[in-house]
Amino acid sequence: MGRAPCCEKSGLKKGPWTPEEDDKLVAYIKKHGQGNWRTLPKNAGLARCGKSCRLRWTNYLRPDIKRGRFSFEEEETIIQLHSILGNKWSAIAARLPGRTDNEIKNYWNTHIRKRLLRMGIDPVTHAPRLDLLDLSALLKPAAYYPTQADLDTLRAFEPLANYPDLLRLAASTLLSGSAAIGDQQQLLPWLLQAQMAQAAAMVAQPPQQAEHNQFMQQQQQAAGAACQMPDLVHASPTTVAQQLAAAAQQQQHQPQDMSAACHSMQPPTGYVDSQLDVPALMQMVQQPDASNLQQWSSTVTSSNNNVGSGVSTPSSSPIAGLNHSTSTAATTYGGASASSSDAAALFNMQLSDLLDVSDYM
DNA sequence: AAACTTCTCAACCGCTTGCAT
DNA sequence: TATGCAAGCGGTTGAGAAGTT
Repeated sequence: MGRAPCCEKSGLKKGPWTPEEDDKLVAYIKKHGQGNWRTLPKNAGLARCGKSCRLRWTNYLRPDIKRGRFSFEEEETIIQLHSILGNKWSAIAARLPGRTDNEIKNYWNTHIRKRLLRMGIDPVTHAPRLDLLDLSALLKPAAYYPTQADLDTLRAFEPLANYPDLLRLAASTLLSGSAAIGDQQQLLPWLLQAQMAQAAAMVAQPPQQAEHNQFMQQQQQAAGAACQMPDLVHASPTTVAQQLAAAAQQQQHQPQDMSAACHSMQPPTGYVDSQLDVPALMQMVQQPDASNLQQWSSTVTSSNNNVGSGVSTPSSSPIAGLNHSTSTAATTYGGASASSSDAAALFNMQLSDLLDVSDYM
């Protein structure tokens, strides 16, 4: 493998492209196709190196490039893919029709990365930043050598995978920092496992999808086959942050004034942002009978009016693959049980927190 | 209004990969 | 197998825009 020759030659122009240069490049490629990039500039009458022409075409002039703001689904997809692929921008771009790797990379560095940091999420590991939690507690020996009790706790959360809305709330609760430290410790490992299962399902997709809709459909099918895991772990806090920021702008607030924006928003399209009572949830999932969870989730699902894509109904999506490492072991749920009437108390519905995602579509 | 700071993103740089010889 | 070249990739830069003081 030899070193690529430097394409810089005297007389070759660098820097921003002029409209005239763009026209020449587009006209030539429309007529002759892309062909050999090294010879293209000369044939097209451009004083540019082939590399510069290729970059200009692939990142800017290509007719199938989608320009403008990234949609909520696109942003969500980027975050999820980045959590498993890392900075493989071209691989991520292959799953986002119309978007270039350069554009995704820029968007990540200028928007998503900063937002994740503000939300307390490490943009590299996609895990909640440990420096924001109680390190001494998280790093206890049991975190490395889990006891049987720890494993039982994790297994107790498996039923949650059937209930996307509960998962969303759990993630939101954890990442917003509203949960107590003890609750965070219990939610964190389960959410990370859920994230890994979902990301694995996405990576299993064929990298070349002609149609975005087809990709999204297959993504949902694969995710369903794995564990019916929704797009929640990252989506929820990000979405909430976006919505609050937009609402803040609409209300002429400073963007940082999130709480004020939140409470001043008008109820729009039926999205119910709920608060999760983690201890009560812990108690609930320890029941052998998941009927209370179903009742819960159906309540939230119907109220949420199908926010976001890929949220499936619990009854049609039995858990299949979450926690493969533990699913073969006999799962026992012990401990206290809660009556169905407790379910209503688990959510503190706040109509003032109603959010509209249409701004991001 | 001006000066300064921060943000955005197109474009570049240099390295890696894949293929032909 | 070694070499040369083209293309692709990810990190970085810097000019202009936007925001702040």
